[in-house]
Amino acid sequence: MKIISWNINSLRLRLPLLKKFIAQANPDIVCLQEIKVSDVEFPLLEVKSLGFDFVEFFGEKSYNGVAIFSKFPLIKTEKIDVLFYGHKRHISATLATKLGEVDLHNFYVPAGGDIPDPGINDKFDHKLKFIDWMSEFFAPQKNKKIIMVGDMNIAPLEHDVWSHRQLLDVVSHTPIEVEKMMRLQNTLNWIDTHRFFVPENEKLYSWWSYRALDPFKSNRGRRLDHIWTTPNLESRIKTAKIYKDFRIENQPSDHVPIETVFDLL
DNA sequence: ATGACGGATCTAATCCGA
Repeated sequence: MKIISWNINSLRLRLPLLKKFIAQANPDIVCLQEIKVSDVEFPLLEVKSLGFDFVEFFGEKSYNGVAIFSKFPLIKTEKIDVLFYGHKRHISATLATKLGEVDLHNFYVPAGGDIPDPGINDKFDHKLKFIDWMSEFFAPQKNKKIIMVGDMNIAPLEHDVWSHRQLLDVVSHTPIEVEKMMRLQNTLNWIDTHRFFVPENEKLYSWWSYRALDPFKSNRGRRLDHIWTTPNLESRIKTAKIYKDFRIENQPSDHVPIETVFDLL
């Protein structure tokens, strides 16, 4: 079962690139963030024509918004307004696999604004509270099989950013965020499926700023997108991949699709 | 050299991203 997570930064604008990606990667499940479209304007027919019979979305106008496209039935769908900010940042579904039920959660964690001080920056405060909420949410779910994907907007490891030293004060890599993300990881002993294959001393990115003229020349990337799984699925993790080339397509998202394949079918 | 960009919106200046 091939699962994709992609912050697509406008689903409607990126439909042609999504189509190209689907043709190349042939995923079973696609989890998107920042679809930036209200539910009434969601391009359902176009998405279904890409081969996904099961489509769930939780959108809003202009900002945020998440979706799950699947070739297999999505049961027990849930959409949570985390901490009641009115933002559409979570959607989940249960999959019926050969190992029984697997819960799939798709998150778009708040970016957090510029100033890494929750006392003066409400967006950073929101981000920290959001990660804490996730820890409280997952901590009681000890015996479940869970896959969690999304744009976490945190690059936790030294080599998840182009310069650990220069980014210590930059939102996405500050110690307080990383500490909260590690606490979340410890709640269920989540496995980071990309670092499962790539050693921690090797650079790994899923996002490059739009501001660089040539993103790969300066290569100031960050690994903000993640696919985690609970340890009871460890033996089912087959491969993990980052579609770096999609950063230099025409009209790219600033994030590229990331993929993990699980032996669940 | 973290902004030199890019997307959405009551089309033009503003909010937002990270």
